[in-house]
Amino acid sequence: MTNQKKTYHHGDLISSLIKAASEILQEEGVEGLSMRKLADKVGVSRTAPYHHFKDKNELLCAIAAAGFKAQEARLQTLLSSHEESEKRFHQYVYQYIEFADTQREVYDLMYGRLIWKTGTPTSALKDASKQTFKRWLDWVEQLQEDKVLPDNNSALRVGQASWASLHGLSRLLIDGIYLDRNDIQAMTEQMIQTLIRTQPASN
Amino acid sequence: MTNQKKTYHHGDLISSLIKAASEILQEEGVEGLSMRKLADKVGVSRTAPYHHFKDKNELLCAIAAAGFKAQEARLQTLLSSHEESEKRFHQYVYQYIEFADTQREVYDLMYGRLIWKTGTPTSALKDASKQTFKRWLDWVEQLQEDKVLPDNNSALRVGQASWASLHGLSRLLIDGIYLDRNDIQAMTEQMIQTLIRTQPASN
DNA sequence: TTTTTATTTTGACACTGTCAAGATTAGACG
DNA sequence: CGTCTAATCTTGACAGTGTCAAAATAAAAA
Repeated sequence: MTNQKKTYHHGDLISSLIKAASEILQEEGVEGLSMRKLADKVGVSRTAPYHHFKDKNELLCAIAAAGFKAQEARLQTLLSSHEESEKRFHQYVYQYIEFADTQREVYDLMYGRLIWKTGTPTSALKDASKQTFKRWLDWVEQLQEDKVLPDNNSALRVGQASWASLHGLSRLLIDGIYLDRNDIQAMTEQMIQTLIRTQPASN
Repeated sequence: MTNQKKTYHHGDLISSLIKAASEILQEEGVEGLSMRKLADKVGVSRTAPYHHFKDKNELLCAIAAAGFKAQEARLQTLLSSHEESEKRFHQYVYQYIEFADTQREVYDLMYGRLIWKTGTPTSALKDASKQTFKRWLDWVEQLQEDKVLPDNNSALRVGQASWASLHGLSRLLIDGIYLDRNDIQAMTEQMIQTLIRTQPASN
């Protein structure tokens, strides 16, 4: 108990838990996030969280789902700007990488094996991720019409492939394989060149 | 002790450990690989492995390093074929994805956060990964000369960016985000189209 | 054969997720 | 107001983890 008004009944543990968990996550990474430490931080006994989240897995899913909501909101904000289409795409790529960079641990939960492979994604999480991806695909379709992204294939394929590329870049950054900021920046720029339909000086 | 001739001195624990660890890895994933279970499988006491590997981390690094060697050997084999340059690149991409797919857990160790971020990569591992990457870059240079990969940027940048793309695809497959084989296949094909210099029907 | 060195083991510690059973309290109903 | 019920939280316990220190064993060197 790291000090807290002891009232037996906490009030709203659920949101307190998510908040505290997010903090630990940001500061110490997912390795530093244990249910016991979390409970202690909130000022509650070890097993109290288990009455609000069936599992540690479920807690993580909740955080990840919130991450998808945040990511989607960011996209919507960008889409409501009156920028040129290609420039917006440019901005999106940087925004995507920046999100992954600043919210590393959340990003890892959203797209990492811990939940999707080792654990079991909540149906709420699945829905959130699907919706975010759908919003992306809708935009890809438009980007194809605007001749920004290639239209040699369906929006789904182009959307999948280009997203996979962004994801790969994000992972290299997140997982500590590329730590050099300059490299990431230059790699991002190069990737944009590759993704965008208009190739510079072909032939 | 899962049965084994008990001779107190094992003979060559080191390689036995790596072999057994690789098996557990393939069958149960890294989550199922504990030092104690490993020791038991080899027929030795809990802490015996610690006289050959300082850490669990070091054990994992050894496996990862072997993975890099294997990956590099595969590349060399491919490069010794007398195929057309573009076709070889095509083959490489499929080979890369296939490697990640069939050796999921090893791939995850090689490029995952467990070692590179959470843990600390052995200098031997660092060397192995650097060398593998260098071999890739050398080939990229040649691919640029052959007009297969774009030459709008240095071999380093083009190599980094295109590798990041492949990595992203691999991760989606490995981490259980895309389970559908057909999707991966089609995504791979689309990605190749994007990576390769000659854009189909531009303008 | 004795001594040194290389291996391996037993004991211990602090930590993890989570289950079962009991304690405490808030809110609903009279 | 008092009583009952349902929600909420706690204590105890178990099996599992990585890894350190000290003791036991065996092989190699003298």
